[in-house]
Amino acid sequence: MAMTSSQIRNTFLEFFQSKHHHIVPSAPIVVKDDPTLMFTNAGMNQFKEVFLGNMPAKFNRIADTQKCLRVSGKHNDLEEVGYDTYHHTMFEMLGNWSFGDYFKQEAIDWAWELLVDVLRIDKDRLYVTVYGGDKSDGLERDNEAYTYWKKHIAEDRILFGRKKDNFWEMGDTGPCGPCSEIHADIRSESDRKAVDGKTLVNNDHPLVIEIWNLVFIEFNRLSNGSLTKLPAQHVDTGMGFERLTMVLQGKKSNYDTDIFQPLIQELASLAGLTYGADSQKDIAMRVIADHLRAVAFAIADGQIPSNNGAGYVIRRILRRAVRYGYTFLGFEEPFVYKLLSVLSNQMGSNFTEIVSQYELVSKVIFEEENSFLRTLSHGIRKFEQNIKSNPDQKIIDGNFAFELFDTYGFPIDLTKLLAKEKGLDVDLDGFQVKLEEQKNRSRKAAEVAAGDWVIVDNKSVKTEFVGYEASESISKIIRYRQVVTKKISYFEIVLDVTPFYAESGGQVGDTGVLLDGGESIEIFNTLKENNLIVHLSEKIPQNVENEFIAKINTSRRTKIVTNHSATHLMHAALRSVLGTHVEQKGSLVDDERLRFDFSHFSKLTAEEIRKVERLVNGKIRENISAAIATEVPVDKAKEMGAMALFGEKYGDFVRVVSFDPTYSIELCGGTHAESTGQIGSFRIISESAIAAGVRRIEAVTGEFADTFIDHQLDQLQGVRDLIKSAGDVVKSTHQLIEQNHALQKQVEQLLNAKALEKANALLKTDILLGSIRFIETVMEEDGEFIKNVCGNMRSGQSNLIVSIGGKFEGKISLCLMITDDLVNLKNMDASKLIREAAKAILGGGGGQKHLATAGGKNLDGMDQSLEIIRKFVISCNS
RNA sequence: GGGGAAUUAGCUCAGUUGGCUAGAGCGUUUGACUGGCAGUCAAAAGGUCAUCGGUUCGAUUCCGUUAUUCUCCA
Repeated sequence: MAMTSSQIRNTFLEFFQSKHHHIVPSAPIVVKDDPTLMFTNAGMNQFKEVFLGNMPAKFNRIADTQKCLRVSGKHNDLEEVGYDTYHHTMFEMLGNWSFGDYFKQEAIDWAWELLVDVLRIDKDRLYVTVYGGDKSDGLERDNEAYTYWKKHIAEDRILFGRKKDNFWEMGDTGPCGPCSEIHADIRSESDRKAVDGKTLVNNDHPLVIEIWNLVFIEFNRLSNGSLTKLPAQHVDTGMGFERLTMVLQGKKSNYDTDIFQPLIQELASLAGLTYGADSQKDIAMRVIADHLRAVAFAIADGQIPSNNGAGYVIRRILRRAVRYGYTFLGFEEPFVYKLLSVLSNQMGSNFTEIVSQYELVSKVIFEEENSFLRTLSHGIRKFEQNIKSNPDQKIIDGNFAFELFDTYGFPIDLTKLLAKEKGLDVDLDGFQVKLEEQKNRSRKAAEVAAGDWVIVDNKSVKTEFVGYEASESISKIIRYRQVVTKKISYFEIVLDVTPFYAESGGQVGDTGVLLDGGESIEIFNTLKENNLIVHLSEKIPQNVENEFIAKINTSRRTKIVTNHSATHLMHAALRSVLGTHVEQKGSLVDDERLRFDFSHFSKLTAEEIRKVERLVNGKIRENISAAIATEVPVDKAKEMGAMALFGEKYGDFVRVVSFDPTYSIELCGGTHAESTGQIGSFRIISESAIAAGVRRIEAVTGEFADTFIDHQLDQLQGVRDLIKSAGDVVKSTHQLIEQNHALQKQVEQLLNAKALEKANALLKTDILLGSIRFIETVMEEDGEFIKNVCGNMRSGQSNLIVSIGGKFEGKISLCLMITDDLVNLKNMDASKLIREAAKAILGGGGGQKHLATAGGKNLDGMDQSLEIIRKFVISCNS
């Protein structure tokens, strides 16, 4: 009996626990505070700061399983997922780490012990690779690792690999080092006899696969490409959980393991199909099973689908799933969300967020599916219109295919499919050309070039933040670098001590100055980058080695602080008014306002908004002092009832901010007012939806709240003055609108009646010009009215031409009506004729053949215009 | 952050060299048929053509502004 996936996961963790590793929870799959990364894409992400030397390690030995998401990159492309047996968007990475503790020997010994002795993988099916060295880097092959491997495995199963496979780098610059991979050959006996497994290692064979990568971090790569030795050596390993499970469960595909099968089976039954019967449908089911996992975990960690950034990636993944379901499995209604219960049952015990966020995740997926199905039907309609208006085309224009894709979100492969059904081709080259153009445009707009850090003082590694208490400090520059984007060029400066708060947790970064004697350098923003506080300025001080006074803009900070505290009060108020399902999904606090996104499933009523405002303003008047506790163990903080956020990464010690521990208590690193009275007052200025199940509130405090109220009252007073009502303004305004509406109708009706009456009267004045009945008149009316009169004389009449001139407010208008029979039989054209006539009034005109209007400003020309028409009618008789 | 589009009745949408008194389907209301429901037929109500400005004799239509939404790329 093979182990279940969850037993395998536990075995891994228990094994490393027995080797004195500290087991930590998975970091959120959505990355915050790192501009270079949207999602956690490897197990080491949450330790990046340690490797970079920005933060000391809390433990020397750590192991965990990490939720990861990959949609693009050298090893993966979203469009490939589902077609083979082993590519995924979301996967788990099992890993063990040493931070300056054990190195190659233990890492290798334990990896072998776990795989062979504990998990009992047949060692005849294992191969290992070792770094073979590289001349351009001046590195020899990794003989050390080779020596340790020789103890466990036959020498002919140890392969030397190139830089591409066996030298790991975090990025273009930064920590790196050689690595050793363990590969497993799970082919059948006969296949193994026919072809030697070692020739297939690292050759993209689906059954000879890398399962574990042991990275030995010992160098740092500089931006000039050279390597320097790191002061301490680290181990960073990653083992693909899904692959390991496949090997241990004796399957040939990750999708056949008990990680994916429950999802696939549920999907098959929803679709009324059998998995394994049709390869195209199987692909679709794999795609959907994989993508559901990715989307569900991302949403549970707080990432709502949206139209840019990380949210856009999630949207694309979900839409790909819907697309496959729609095209290959016949789903025309939302279906992906129905699989969530299976996933929750499967993974909920290890990843509790999927259970606690269940309702939100389900709702968001459902709505997103719905909106995409709408997009699809738009696209199909657009496509059919194109086919209709180009009946002769053999090839769908690439520009049109791109327009469908770019503007209407209609996937290119669906365009291909629809075209095929009609026996048409699609100009894919033309499509690609347009797509490339767009990519280049975007890339150009987003280019950022960061220079190397210039180290000024390497004594201190980490910045000391003193901004909770102080607004200025005596500081030295540790390091700085220049960053060039398309629009601006600026410097990033790191200080040893700083009062500047770096943007995080929704609170914006501080602004201020660096002072050195007479020199003042303006800091326009402060950001956090890999846990480093980075001050942004357009200039760099002349003497970077001097001591500076670092001083924040305190009046701005005060406003930020009160808004942040108000956010906490409002968060608690929302939970009290709406219920405890309210959870923060996003927050922005600056000096002008606060914005707060939270889970809630319906629009707030006016009463609810008023209740929240009253509650918050009440707490402001109570003038509650802020109680801030630092270095609180995270478990204790949660015991105290502090609100923690899903998808937020917390250390072992946290900062707890409370305003009356029975009212508001939150884990928060931000800056706060000393007491709630400083907030002054609080007003909600808008409430809206930003996604299914997520609402957004914007609010103002202090003087901004006063201004807001003043403005509202001024407007109200303005309306009162206008309608001269001291009583119920809403009622009187409503009445006014109703009245206006009724009057409008009445005027319209009266004008119509008047026009009809005029028309009837005029009809009696017809004269015969030759054989044609002709009416000509002049009236003091505007163009709209005389047109109406003419229109009324058309129906039921024959052999009639009406010519009316109108004078109104210094403008001349003409209208000419020719009955349908004359138009048809004598080929008359009122539009052409009136254009001729309008020349006399220095204007233009036109219309249809039977009714045309013209206008001009030459009052003296009207008679002449009418004469032209009259003469034309006479000429028709001859 | 950079492009492309959309906004017309309660809802889903038509509306081309600028010019019919701006339409359809569904929904709503009323009436007829039926013992009632469902249904069928007939009729009616319902529009600032998102907003503000420009061009024009005339703008739902062309140009620009603002707002909102969709969408692709990064």
